[in-house]
Amino acid sequence: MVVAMPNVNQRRTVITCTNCRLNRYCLPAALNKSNIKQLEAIVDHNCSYEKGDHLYRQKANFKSVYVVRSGSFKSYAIRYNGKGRVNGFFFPGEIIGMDGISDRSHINAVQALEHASVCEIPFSKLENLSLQIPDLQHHFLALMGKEITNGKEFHDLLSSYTAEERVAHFLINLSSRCERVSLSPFRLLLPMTRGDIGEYLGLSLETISRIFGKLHRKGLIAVNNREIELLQMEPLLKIAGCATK
Amino acid sequence: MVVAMPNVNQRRTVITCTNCRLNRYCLPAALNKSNIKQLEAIVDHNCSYEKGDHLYRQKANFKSVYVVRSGSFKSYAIRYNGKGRVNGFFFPGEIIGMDGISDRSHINAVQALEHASVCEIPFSKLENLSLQIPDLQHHFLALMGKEITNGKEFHDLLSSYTAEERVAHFLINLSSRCERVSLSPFRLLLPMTRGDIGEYLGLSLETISRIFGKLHRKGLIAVNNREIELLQMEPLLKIAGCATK
DNA sequence: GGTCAATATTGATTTAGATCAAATAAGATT
DNA sequence: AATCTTATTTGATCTAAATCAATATTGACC
Repeated sequence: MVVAMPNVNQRRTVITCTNCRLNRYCLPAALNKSNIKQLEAIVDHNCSYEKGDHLYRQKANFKSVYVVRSGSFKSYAIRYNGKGRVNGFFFPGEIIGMDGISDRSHINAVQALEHASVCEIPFSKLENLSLQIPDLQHHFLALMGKEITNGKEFHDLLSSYTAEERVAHFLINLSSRCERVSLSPFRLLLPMTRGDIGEYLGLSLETISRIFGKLHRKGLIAVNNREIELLQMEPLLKIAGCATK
Repeated sequence: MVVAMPNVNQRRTVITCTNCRLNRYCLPAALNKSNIKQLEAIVDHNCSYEKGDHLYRQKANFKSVYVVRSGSFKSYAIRYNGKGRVNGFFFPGEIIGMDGISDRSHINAVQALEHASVCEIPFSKLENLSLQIPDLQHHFLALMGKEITNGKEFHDLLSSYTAEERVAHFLINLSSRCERVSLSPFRLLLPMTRGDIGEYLGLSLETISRIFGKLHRKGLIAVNNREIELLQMEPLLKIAGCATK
């Protein structure tokens, strides 16, 4: 029975904001070293989930926000009338839980799409720290603002884009989120089902499948089950309604 | 030429947060009297607009958020590909401008739908004051959080509700916003066109008109051009997908 | 009050995408 | 490896809402 090795491993896997590979995209991005230490002190860096596990359920009390460290999640809600399903996907470096800030209760449930881990940030502690660190307050307001503008842009997508435009936009969006965390922006490994994508984009799962086929036939993407390769970005960006510059 | 009267009028019309009829719904809601004085000091209480005037244009620099004092506004954006139109309506007590917080540039334009007035709150001053008044920080975060959850709920609406459900939801939503500011929740005076509503709900203006007709024929509403009377709330709430309790 | 432009209604037709229905294919479980 | 379940693709049909088209109404402006 060897004792030394596990200890060494354990020491190696102590993740803090200071040494986290995502710290450039996360809350520490706006902070100096001493402030990051203060932030580290309130963060729980060690929560992991298996596929299908819930980070929280609908109507759960709001206590914390979470930053995805690895893996991915989907958020969904079942409304009073049974309507409404998947309404968000979350990848490394992204913040989960803002759906609970206003009412102190989560309007969505959030579920892991694969093995995943998060950092948990108790919200009241984050608020207190934000009073002391202006940069932190400023940055968190900006992150919430981004969530609001994303919502507005999604409003446009759902109210005026065709199925093909929505799917192209979805792929382009995923691509840029991959790039942000140093993954290939051209080879996407979708952690979600066609059904999830359909609910998210307001389309049926059959339509998602058909549009993938259509984009494939046009030579813009290669589809191999959950692996999607983006072959021609320019036309994709154009369909997605993104400026190509 | 009488000098006294205008002076008296002017004195009478000096509006501050302390005496504003909307202060229970606005930022002061969370503050004690001394804090409200501090807030007053950074707010410009005197901006008014005529129908069609822009509060700000798309891509304008972000400097302030605004609270509607009277009248109403719509927000809209024209995307790169010409898609996307009206994506929000704003009524008294509601905050405009959060679409500019993250990028320091407004993604939407905002236009008055009728004679309207707002209070302007310079955002950097609001941030500074939030550092000194924890209740203000907390409340503003809650307001931004509400904007986020509204966006998520709208995502569901656009991705899974039928035309009739969307229109019913729109009317119910408007009704509760009227009630909040002590207006009749049963008699709505729409400041926007059928076209605006259609863009907002992802439907054609003809469909809005037809659904109004359909709800009228069902006896749930009375329609007289821009004046809509809600006659039977229970069935409307049911169609809108709201819990009737 | 009359003219013009903007807004709203209503009807006829079209269509994008949903739904229904199999048939495969991929993963999980034993 | 065989079985079962879940996910995906593909085809046929249907339908909700868009689009096209024509009035009708309202409001703005001279």
